[in-house]
Amino acid sequence: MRRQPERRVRLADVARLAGTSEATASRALKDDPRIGEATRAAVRAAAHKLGYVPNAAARSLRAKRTHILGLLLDDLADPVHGKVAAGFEEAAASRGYAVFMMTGLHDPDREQRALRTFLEHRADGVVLASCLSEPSDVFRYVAPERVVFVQPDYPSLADGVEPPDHGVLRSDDVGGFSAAVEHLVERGYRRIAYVGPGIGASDAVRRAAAAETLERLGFGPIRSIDSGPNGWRDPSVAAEQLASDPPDAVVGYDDKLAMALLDALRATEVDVPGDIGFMGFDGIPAARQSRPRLTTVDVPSVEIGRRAVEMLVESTRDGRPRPSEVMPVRLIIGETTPPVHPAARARRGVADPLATPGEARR
Amino acid sequence: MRRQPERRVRLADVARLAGTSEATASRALKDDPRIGEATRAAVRAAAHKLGYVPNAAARSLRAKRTHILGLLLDDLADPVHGKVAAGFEEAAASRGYAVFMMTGLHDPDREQRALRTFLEHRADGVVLASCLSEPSDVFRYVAPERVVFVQPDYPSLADGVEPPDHGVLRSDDVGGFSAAVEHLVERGYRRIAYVGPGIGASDAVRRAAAAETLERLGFGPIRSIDSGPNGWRDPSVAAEQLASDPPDAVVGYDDKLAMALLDALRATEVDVPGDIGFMGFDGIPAARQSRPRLTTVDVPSVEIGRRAVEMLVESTRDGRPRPSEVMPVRLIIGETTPPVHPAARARRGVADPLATPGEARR
DNA sequence: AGCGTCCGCGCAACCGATTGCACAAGCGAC
DNA sequence: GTCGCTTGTGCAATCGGTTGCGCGGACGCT
Repeated sequence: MRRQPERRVRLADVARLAGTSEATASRALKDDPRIGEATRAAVRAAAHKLGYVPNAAARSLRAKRTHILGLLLDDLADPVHGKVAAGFEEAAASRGYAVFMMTGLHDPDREQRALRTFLEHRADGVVLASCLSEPSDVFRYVAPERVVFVQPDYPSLADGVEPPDHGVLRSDDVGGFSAAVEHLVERGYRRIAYVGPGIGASDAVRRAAAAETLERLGFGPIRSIDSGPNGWRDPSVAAEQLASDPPDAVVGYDDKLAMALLDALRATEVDVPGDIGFMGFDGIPAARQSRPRLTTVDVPSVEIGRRAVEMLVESTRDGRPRPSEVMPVRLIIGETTPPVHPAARARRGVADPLATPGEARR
Repeated sequence: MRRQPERRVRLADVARLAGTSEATASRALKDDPRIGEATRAAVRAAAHKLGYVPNAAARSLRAKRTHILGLLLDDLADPVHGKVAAGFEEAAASRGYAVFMMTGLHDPDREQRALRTFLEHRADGVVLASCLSEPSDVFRYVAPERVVFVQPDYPSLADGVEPPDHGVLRSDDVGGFSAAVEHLVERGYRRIAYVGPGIGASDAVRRAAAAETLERLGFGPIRSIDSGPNGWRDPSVAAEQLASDPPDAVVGYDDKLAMALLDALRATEVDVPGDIGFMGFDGIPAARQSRPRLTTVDVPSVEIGRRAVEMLVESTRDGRPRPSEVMPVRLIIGETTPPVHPAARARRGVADPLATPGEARR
């Protein structure tokens, strides 16, 4: 077998062996129709024989296109982000794009560095998932049609500033939390608590959606509990609040937090779902595998990753950003939200203002 | 705020604004000591004012170093791979490397394409995780010091061909499965079954390690059950075998398979851990969160990802591949392997050839 | 035979940064 | 005033492909 060549094979080497000019060799390898069949074959043979591998840096230097996409996300070890990454990579690879993946870990500095790396490598497009960077800052360095924000979480969102109507891709959190609360109410839960980190735009949106829905159904106001920014690692404070004064049901910011809370509650007297109904959000595998199976709202993360690539590729093609999109979510009924028996409801001493069955489930 | 420039800012633009030559500007930006303080400041100011972002392609074309690493793994959505990826990215980023991540999905063609992509972009180093590609094939295109194999799974491994003694990084599967079987025996389990996909080098290694250990402890031969190549998705066949003729305990190929089996067994009469003890391998979060908590062997996946970067960076520095390494694993005792009461053991009608307490646990 | 076409191919400029080498200016020593 | 040295800069080649433009020859038509 051929040995590792001492010096990288260049196009010039291929051309020499094939007996053509570099220009012709270059065209032959990319199936330019102007090149004759015989020549093309000769070049191909030479390239194969020499083990020629074109140099992407040289190519893109001239071509002004790199076929590189950048994906910035929080944490590759997180199941949700992992699914986004998987869908993204899959879609990108099938279109011939290579993907730089970098993690931001909720650190603005790291995000900046990652963005900088993408820019230095002249990525054709960049996806910012769960990022803290404001669009206005990002657009200072990158053309709008080259960016897609996935599940953006930058501060001004929480202040109610509308996200740009182009280049944003997110899940239907409002619809999802609405459906979650509707589901709980429909199943007979009344006093509902929302538990979230108490920080970040996503939390604000989800909390508001849950609150408004409960309000609309006539059982507001919602009880709102902060687990703190690292409630995922240490949910004990929130769990204690739940244990000392249990609501009928809890809807958690996401599955990870819900699972952590469930875990913490196991050390208490409180039984799930006996005493409290429980819901999460995201549809991570662990939610399906835990006992009891967590009722949750499935977010099509893989699909989101895929779609992000499509939006990016399309918008860089015609230089015009794609309209923002909202991905539909889906209620997944597990074992943590069984219907509450009327007797139990009565025992909890809550009057039921719903004369007729509640809103239709989505 | 400055608008997106129509035309990318080049070094020449910076030089012009700073009133120097490109050469001086280039050196000023990289803190070449030969450049005077005043000049350096002027260049810096100009670069900042213009929003200059150096072009990595141009740089690496000349410098013959890209500061890019390639990571090929099976599936980003898989928790184990996700952790490897996270550790890898983290370590790479902290050393100033950008990372191309591509998934192979157990498809040799995709692996080839990914490798090709890395080569075209002239990645400084490449990590192949769980790859099917034979080292001999890979070395045909890449210098050995630029490759690290992580948890290799290529076919010839299963045939007993020794992996190269350089550039391989893997977990101590032999030690891990040994420890697993020792743990089971120590806890009183005797008739032990190994369930694995029945395909792939890793499976062969793990199966053999479990079998040999049980043999050594005097309770062989091990019962070996194939769940098939897609036993993860459909573990029903293997689960039926377990249900119809339950062993004392099962040690699974990995946590994912063990969890799937547990799930399938819930539909049967068999109770875990009442009737069967159960072990997995990997230490994925879901194993910790499931009820009962799965006893498993923790593999330091994040650390493996990190270490892979270190090996790569070191070996590309001096051009000599690093010796292979084996990462230690750690037994994590959950709730699926409670000590078996002597009476129960007797009921199962198995004589205990162990006069004295078993081997020391690792 | 003369002329116009079309096909296949090569010349050379170019993409943007790095770097070996040379050169200019400043300054003290003789 | 010239030599020698240090310090700070610039010239131009280079990395490896891509591509606009032009040229030569084969072929068909009159």
